[in-house]
Amino acid sequence: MKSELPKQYNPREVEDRLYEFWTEKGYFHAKRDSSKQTYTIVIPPPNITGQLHMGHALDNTLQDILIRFKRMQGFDTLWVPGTDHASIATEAKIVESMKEEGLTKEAIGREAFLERAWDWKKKYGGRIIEQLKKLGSSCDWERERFTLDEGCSKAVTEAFVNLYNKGYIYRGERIINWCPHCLTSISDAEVEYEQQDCSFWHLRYPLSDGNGYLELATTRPETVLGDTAVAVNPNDDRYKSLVGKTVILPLIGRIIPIIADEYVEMDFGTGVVKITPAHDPNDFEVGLRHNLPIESCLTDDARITSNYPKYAGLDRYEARKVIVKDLQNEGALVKTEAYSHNVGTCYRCNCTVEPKVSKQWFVSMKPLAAPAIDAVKRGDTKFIPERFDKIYFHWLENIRDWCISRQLWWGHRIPAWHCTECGEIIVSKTEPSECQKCGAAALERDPDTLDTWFSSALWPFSTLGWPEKTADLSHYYPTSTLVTGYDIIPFWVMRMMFSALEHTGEVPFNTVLIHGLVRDSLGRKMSKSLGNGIDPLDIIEKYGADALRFALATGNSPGNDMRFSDEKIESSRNFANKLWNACRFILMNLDEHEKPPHIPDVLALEDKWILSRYSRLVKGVTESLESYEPGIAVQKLYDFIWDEFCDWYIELTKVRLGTESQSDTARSVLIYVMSNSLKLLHPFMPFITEEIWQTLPHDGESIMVSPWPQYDEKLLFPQEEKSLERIMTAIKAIRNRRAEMNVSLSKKAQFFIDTKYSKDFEKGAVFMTRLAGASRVTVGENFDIQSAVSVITDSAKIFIPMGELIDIEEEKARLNKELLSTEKEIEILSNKLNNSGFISKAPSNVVQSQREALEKNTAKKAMLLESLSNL
RNA sequence: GGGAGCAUAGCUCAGCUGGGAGAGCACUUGCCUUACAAGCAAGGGGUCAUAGGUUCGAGCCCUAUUGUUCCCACCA
Repeated sequence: MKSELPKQYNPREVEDRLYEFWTEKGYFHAKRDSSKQTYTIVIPPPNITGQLHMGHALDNTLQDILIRFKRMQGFDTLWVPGTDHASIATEAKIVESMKEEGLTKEAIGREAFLERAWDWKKKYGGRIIEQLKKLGSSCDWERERFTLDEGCSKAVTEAFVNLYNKGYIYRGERIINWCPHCLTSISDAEVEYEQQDCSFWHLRYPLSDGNGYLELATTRPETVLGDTAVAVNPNDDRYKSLVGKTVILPLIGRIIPIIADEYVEMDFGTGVVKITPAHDPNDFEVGLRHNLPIESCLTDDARITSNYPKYAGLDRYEARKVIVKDLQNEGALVKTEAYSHNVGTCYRCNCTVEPKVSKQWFVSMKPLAAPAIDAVKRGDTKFIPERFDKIYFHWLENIRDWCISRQLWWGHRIPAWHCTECGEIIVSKTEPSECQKCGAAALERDPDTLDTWFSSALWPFSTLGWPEKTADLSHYYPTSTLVTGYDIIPFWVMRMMFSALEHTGEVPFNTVLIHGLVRDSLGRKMSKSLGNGIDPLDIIEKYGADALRFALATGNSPGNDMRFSDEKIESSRNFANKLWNACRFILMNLDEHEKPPHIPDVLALEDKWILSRYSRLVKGVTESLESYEPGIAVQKLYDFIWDEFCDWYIELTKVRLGTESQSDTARSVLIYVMSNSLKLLHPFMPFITEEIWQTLPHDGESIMVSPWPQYDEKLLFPQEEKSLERIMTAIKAIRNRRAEMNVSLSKKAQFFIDTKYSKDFEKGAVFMTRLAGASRVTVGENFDIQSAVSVITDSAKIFIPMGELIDIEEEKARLNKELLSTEKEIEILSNKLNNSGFISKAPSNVVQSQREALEKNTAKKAMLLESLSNL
């Protein structure tokens, strides 16, 4: 068998072909095998509007690593894929596209709008799914779900009605966050705060009795129109006497009271606050306490209402300018200061949110939060890293009621009907025919839809068939691991937790693996506005999906952000290429009837060494993956494959591959270690490992369904590991000497190795020719050689006569230098070993290793002295 | 105001339960040694932020300090 493979691995040639092969074979499909333990992951459903970005790439790479690992370990694995209808984002897209046609939502009506939305979904909703496939994700595509499909919608209705019947869902008039751009309410979690520069306008409101003014400061002068009181602190001596009196609202002339409330900070501003219950959450609370009227002055799109004809229709910011000017003209403006404060913005459109009093549906969170807190405290669900439970607890312990109604059409419509006769509200899984209170048939369905996150909260069980008692649900639920970023904990993780506990009585998953953000090479968040986003599809196209996955897994520890750079992806690509070439080397040496991977009966020293190192790798990689440390696992694989297997073992086999008698053994071990290492690497680099594995002799039809390598103590050869390490140390020392003396490896020289110190070199001598540039190796004792370079390690003394190249003085100096450092080492070690505290308290294996180190250095010192005296 | 993370080689970061400071990239030197120049060999470079403490022993544990990033709260 001769290798005709190209020198460089070309991922584009193999990836799509292999993905198709896996799909056709049905390897991704979970078969509900009751003889196996289950391992289930539900995908964080990407938005149908979304395009694959680095965050998705990381999230899905991690999930695929886990699922492929568990699948090979013999679990009945299920990875449920799907997408999220993303109510606000999608609706915005549809509205945008209609705008081009000169149409509006209202103009075409709800039904026609939804038809367009579904068309859009059919056309673009599958885009991100195709992108996930490019990445190699081994999801069970036969179980693909959509938050707005029939089953998930049924689950939403069921959940809503359950919560309503228990009294956990209510409708009420409250102050909520309103996005004037998306024209809908949003929840507290959907508001992002950002520091913004602004002005602080000092205004004065005249007292009604004509005795002067009250001065106050505001960042929102346009809401003067909605003021229904001014407030001072009850303990503020400056204003105590004024409480109960009234002031005249500038511009409007309305008489409003001066009230006292603890909410006012005495030492901030002037200690006087204008109260606008309709447009500020704190003021709203104050208004409730003091029974103040709610005077709204802004429309849904944040313009001044028609109640104020002079300003009517002005946008809030234009109104601000005009009103400040009018206040100034009226003499009500005292001064303007520069200021900076936090402004709430919509997490979808980035527009400044407007607090607004409005009738909405809410979920009472207190009773639902408690069991969710307990479940994590009990350890039923564990966060990795653990510290993220703090974020989780903090949110749940300080939670306010969840506003779940949205003034949108794309989403799950609230299953509530209003009786137009008596006003009764009927919540029902099916459409009621008449009012249960007054019997009238005049029922209108509530126009609002539910927060997208309401359906996502049910995702781990709605995708498995809940509320039906399906076979999938009983078999695969609760799921095993949820993989997501820390930024999603309050939106999603928390809500899945309380929803699952409420509706299924169980936690939705046992482990939450948290990862960080993928940042650019300068550590900045990737964003559209900065234009610093890296498109994973470009990376796949250029370097291959394996290289991308490998780069994302390497050096990434749970919960921490990572930077993505060209160097990282290049070094991953180079690693893939290294594998490829190792495979080419093996193939070149195979004959046509090579047997599948097996361990031959008779093994050479270096075979035992690599098998032993390989077994430790199996143990290490398995343990790292089981403890959710893919970053550590991948590092171990990289080091083993590159350093130990390629740089050493392959080089060592070249000695035997040229010979007739021993090449069989070498080939078998090469195949065995290579193909099993490929298995360990498969979860990280699925494509190239499959491609190579298929090329090598193998059992079975695909690496992805082959059994995960088992750690086998019988393959541990600690003595041989040590022996070969001694040989390697000697080879490195010789190379080092050659480099120092500027004698290249191609310049062969005769070696005399003194075996007095270690018998290992009787076997190791053969490697010296190829790896250290020996022309001939003589092993023996007590050589009497004049004028030779001596290379000394802790177990070997090697003479290399190099005639004219040797400078006795330099040689002496070098040996003396080495002697000095050896003596220093001996001193440190003996101090340690003479310390009774160390001897009595340190574990015996540590003491032992220090003793061995001392022995080695002592031997080395003896050799050095001997060589020096010979010179 | 509350909470969390990070600070290790020039750069980016590992370092898993405390036991002789690591990788990639960059840099220097020498190699086309027929698997791989996307490579091979050798090398330089770190008072592990600072100050204390615990310990026979600290990059790792504890306390404080400094710098930095993030989350939450929101004093108009």
